[in-house]
Amino acid sequence: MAGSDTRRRILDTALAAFGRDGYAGTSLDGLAAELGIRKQTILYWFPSKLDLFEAVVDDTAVDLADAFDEAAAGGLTGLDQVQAIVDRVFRLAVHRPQVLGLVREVTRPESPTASRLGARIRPLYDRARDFLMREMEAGRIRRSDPAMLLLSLYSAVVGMVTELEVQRTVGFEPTLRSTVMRRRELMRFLRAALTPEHPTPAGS
Amino acid sequence: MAGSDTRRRILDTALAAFGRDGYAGTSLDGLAAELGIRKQTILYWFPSKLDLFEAVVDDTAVDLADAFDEAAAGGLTGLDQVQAIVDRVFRLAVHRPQVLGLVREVTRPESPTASRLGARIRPLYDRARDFLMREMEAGRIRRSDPAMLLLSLYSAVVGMVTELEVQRTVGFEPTLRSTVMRRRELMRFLRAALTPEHPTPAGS
DNA sequence: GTCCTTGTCTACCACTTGGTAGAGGAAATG
DNA sequence: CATTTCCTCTACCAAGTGGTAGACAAGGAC
Repeated sequence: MAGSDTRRRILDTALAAFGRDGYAGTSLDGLAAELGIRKQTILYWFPSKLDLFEAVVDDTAVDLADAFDEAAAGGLTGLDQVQAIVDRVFRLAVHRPQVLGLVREVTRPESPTASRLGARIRPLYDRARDFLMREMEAGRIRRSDPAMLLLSLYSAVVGMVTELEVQRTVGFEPTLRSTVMRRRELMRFLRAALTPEHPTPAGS
Repeated sequence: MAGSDTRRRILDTALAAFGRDGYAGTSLDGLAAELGIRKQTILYWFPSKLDLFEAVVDDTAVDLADAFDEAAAGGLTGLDQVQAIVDRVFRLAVHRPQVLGLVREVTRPESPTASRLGARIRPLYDRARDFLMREMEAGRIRRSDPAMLLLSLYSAVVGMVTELEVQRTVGFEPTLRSTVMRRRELMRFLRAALTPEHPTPAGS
């Protein structure tokens, strides 16, 4: 069972590579070199490049689901719950930026498995939508189309976190401090957008 | 000067291909086949694949700058100006979705020319930042860090427009009507986030 | 006419790609 | 001991990659 560790190492390194260089930009030879093994060892564990990619996607979907579960476990409501999730995603982005790189790659229309992560994430999406509808009903979040709102949130958060390079080209050197500021600014933005017209005072 | 038309055709088709499949995922042979010519004709007009890519990026940067110029020419202020720009970007996205595909590709950290479009767009960025600061000063937009705010706006708009596939995997079939709704929802989101605390009533 | 420029082509090259076939070592199993 | 299972390897392959060299045709200049 020593080889099972090899499998794990391949998955981790592949996640980073796919997230960084995309599916087409990643070669099995390069990946193997990075791992200090031969390409054929990769093909022993995963019968083809596509199989490897799908395994990485599935693996990542589980991580994402766990992160959301964790953030949702507190039983918070309204903006506090939103804040908790944003915090969690930011933490994930700081500790394992490859994950969001993969999300970015996999949501490309021409991604080899565009629908795969989508299907995996569908339950999360439904839960989030139900949550938003409930909170709107309760008057804790500004009323609007929950599906659209969710897309706005997704875009704002993932966009904000993923497009670090835009920040860099524009002259920001992303430090830890600037990352914290970013999160704070994003939350201000979200709070302003989500606070209902007749505000129910929420924590903080 | 008949061949100059070939150059144009190559640029257009390459824009679509790079935006759709990424740099690594696009092959000169495939591109040539799509155009009904030989790869060597492409290499006659652009000495290498990278040169072609950079030409496409430069070309696109000009289009983007024009679009923003056009939206800014009306001399509007506050949220009306923001709305005008969002409208313009959406129009661009509907008519030439490849452009945003390329933006997405080029803002990837490992893009072969990550800094190139950045440099081209820098002036636009500076102008936008000045605009926001002016409007905050005048009390027509909620006060916050303009650089951060701009990133939020960029993320929300481009994210919203580009990640059509997310919409699709989530069960939305993007029709013309849903696109209009999307824009309207995004504007509601932005208005809510940008309206100052002591609102100065703006048009519409 | 000849010459030169422009543009597209055929032919080819070295290298990389994902993938197959199968040798062989190590360790558990009988 | 022999056998089988698990794992990583060497050797190889057909197809595709970006790129070079140069033939060739069309047209304008002289």
